[in-house]
Amino acid sequence: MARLETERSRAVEDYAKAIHDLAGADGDGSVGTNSLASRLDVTPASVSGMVRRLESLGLAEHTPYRGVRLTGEGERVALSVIRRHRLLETFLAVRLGLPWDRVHAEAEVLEHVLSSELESAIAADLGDPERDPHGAPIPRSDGTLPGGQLSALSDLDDGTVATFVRIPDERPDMLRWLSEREITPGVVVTVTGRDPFGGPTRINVNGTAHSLGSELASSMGMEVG
Amino acid sequence: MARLETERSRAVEDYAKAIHDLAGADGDGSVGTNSLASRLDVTPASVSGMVRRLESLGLAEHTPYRGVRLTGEGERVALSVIRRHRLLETFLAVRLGLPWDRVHAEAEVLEHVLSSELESAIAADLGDPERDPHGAPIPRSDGTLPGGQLSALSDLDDGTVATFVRIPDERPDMLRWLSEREITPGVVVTVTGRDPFGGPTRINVNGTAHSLGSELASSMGMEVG
DNA sequence: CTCAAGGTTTAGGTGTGCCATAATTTAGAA
DNA sequence: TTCTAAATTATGGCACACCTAAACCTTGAG
Repeated sequence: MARLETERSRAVEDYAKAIHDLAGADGDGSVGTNSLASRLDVTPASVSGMVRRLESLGLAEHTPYRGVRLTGEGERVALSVIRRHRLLETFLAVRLGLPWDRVHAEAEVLEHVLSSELESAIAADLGDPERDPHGAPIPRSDGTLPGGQLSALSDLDDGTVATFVRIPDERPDMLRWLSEREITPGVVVTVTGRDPFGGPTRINVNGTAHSLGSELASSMGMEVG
Repeated sequence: MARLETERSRAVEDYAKAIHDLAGADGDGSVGTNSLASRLDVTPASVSGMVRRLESLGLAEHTPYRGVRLTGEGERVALSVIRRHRLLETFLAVRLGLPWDRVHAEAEVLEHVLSSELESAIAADLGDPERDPHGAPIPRSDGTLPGGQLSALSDLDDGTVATFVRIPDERPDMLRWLSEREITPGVVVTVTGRDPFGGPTRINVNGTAHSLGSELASSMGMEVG
């Protein structure tokens, strides 16, 4: 009678989120123990243990030596945590004016504590936003993701007009550099020229010309409309 | 080398808060194990254990068989938790429109997780309020309490005019009942009659007469001016 | 096809946090 | 002084989340 199912603890949610993220990077949804371990900064042995727990909760399926993948339920949990995280980030930045580099750490804690009532209240207060200030999509409560395919700015042809949507939130430096030049998610950009061989991409934003290095240009997610 | 001091956990904060509250009710600041136990809904034995922990953290002093009292540091912790709690209640009610009787439960969780940056941001956003929506005073960050002495409505003499300031936030039922009748913190009340032996208190609010049971009347904090 | 390298899993154990029951001690009133 | 209610210790349990060490698979180079 050893019902060991326990609860959806903080760590469980973090594991689900990590598996979801790493699975997105790979082709299929399978994640190795070691990648999880280094991502979460624990030993592979610990991951084995926790993964068994996720399995017993019905959140993941694990083929030994082959990897973990989230079940439908697990995916739902991961998306729900991500939703709370991004809603919180948006709320803290927009409504409370917290600096962007603080916001991530706060959200990392609060995401595990936020009740669904509060989640809805925050979403409603923000007008059910589709993206956080980095342009990252906020999963809807039904589990669907907003927005279509994005292209890297560096892949766009000369003359293309596109909307700047997203920059990875691991790169606050890029975000800062861009926002100093008033290039923020939402602005419309015209590609005015590209140099080959890793050269800069030239763009026009609100009548101002800019030249963006290849690393930056390939990190910028654009929506071509 | 068994440094057992550990950390300021959720339970530690809750104990500090409970001791503070119960100490306020008594004359001196000393609280018995049993009152704490029933307040926190644990056994007296568990209280003994936790109290030892508070002591080792320097938050309380304990004279066996005599009771616990908070140290200065313990008082500081309690007030800080209460400050976070009441700021959160205010924020949730005022900024997110959560119903009055909901905010207490939410705040009870969030108070243990709120960082001091977020606390300040919330306080600033609300304009450093002195009282929460229940009328309870919000401790300032320096540990002082705003506002003066309140009297229970049930203690006021017939004919007294007073401002309704406060209702305990553990009683959402009372709060709902009162707000349905538009008796909310801030309104001016005239005592029009009192029955002895636990009978009702009759009052007049904005020209409407009400009769309040003794339990309710003794929970309502009034400012006589 | 073999075998070592390296990823993966078990086994066993640590430390924290919080609480319970049962037995004992103490204070204070009769 | 005796007794009782309150408080305390002693002991133990359970959940969580890790770790190290050692055994264990799998794969791919040769």
